[in-house]
Amino acid sequence: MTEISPRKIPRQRRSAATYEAILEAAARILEAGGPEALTTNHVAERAGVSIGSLYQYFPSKSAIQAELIRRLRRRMLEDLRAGVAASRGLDLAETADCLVRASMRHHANRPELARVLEFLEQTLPLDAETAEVKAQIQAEIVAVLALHGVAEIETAAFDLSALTKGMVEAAVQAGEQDYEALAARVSRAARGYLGV
Amino acid sequence: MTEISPRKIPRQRRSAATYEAILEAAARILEAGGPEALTTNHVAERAGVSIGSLYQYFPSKSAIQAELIRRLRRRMLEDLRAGVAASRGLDLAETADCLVRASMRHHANRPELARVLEFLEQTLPLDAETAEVKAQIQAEIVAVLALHGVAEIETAAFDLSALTKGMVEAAVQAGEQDYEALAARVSRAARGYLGV
DNA sequence: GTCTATAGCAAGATAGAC
DNA sequence: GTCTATCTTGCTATAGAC
Repeated sequence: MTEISPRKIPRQRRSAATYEAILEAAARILEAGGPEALTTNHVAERAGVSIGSLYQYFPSKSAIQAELIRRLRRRMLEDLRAGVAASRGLDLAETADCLVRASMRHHANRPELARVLEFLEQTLPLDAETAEVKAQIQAEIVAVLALHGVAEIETAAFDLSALTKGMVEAAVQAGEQDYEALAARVSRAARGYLGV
Repeated sequence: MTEISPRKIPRQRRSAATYEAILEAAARILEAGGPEALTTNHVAERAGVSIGSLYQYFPSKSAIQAELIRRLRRRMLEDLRAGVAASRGLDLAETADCLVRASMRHHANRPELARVLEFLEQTLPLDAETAEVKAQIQAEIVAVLALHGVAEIETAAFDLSALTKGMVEAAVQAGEQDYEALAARVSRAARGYLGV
């Protein structure tokens, strides 16, 4: 809470392993115990480094959280772009299916981590890069919907994201294993929303 | 983290005001600053009582959170039952609309508080009463869907709750004001899911 | 550049006066 | 039954040896 959230410096590649170890330890702690369990001492211990070393890589606890959020968002944008690419030439119903599956990949991979980070994102003041990536995510969906003449594109893009996130998060958390069936159900809702 | 989560004793009605003041203070702190801002000292101060008094009513910080969650769930069940009652005699499409609107009432009233409490609920070990109320909520939806011959009722009830929660939470948080329009969009997705 | 040791502080919770 | 004062713990972050 004392320092600015962005990470200090990218650092030379030699210590990349330590840097990654810290982030991975933080991720696992968040998954297991939520935000309250995330303490710098605990992270350092799990990462196998001393608390002093941790503070050489990250100026504050928030900086660790911010970097995890940044990576989450970047991955989400990548997944989405892959889905958009796969939808080229398809009709709206099939396109919705592609978008749903792309978004599902994001929420189904480490779902608890995604859930906690998305919650933290609301509390933390999100930095410029994360905001930019989030805007690109929205823009990507808008662009695809525009190709099919969808009305109220901005709202539709927003709603479809929210709908997918809500359903997938809940299902995965409840232990749902059959992603194919889940994707089909989400798509049904999405296509219903779009009226196709 | 030291004591069991359920509240100590209901207490005599004379001190009900203090009891309520503590809960309301905690609710406001959660709304404004999230779980990290919720400290017992802060709650006592905002409630206008001393820290000693607070611990006479609640054995631990978790007990306060647990009581807020219990109330949230009870309210949700009430709202839902009202919606179910309103749907008597209607067809499935109109029934879905009633359910969506009932659920919206829940997520649109103090949305930030609901969001934070639902997040906390996953971390906290939920007590027997809350689990029971959650089961009743699910059962209530299942019963209504059964009347209309919906397939995979359990899954459908679960998905419809998740879909509504996801869309309403996201929209309200983004500043959406027009609840009528929002309800219409959510209903469109819900009816699409149900195939009507 | 990594460590140990610790400063400095705020948290949850309790004791005991009134 | 409510308060003030305080105990204990565990947190973030830094200093300084190696």
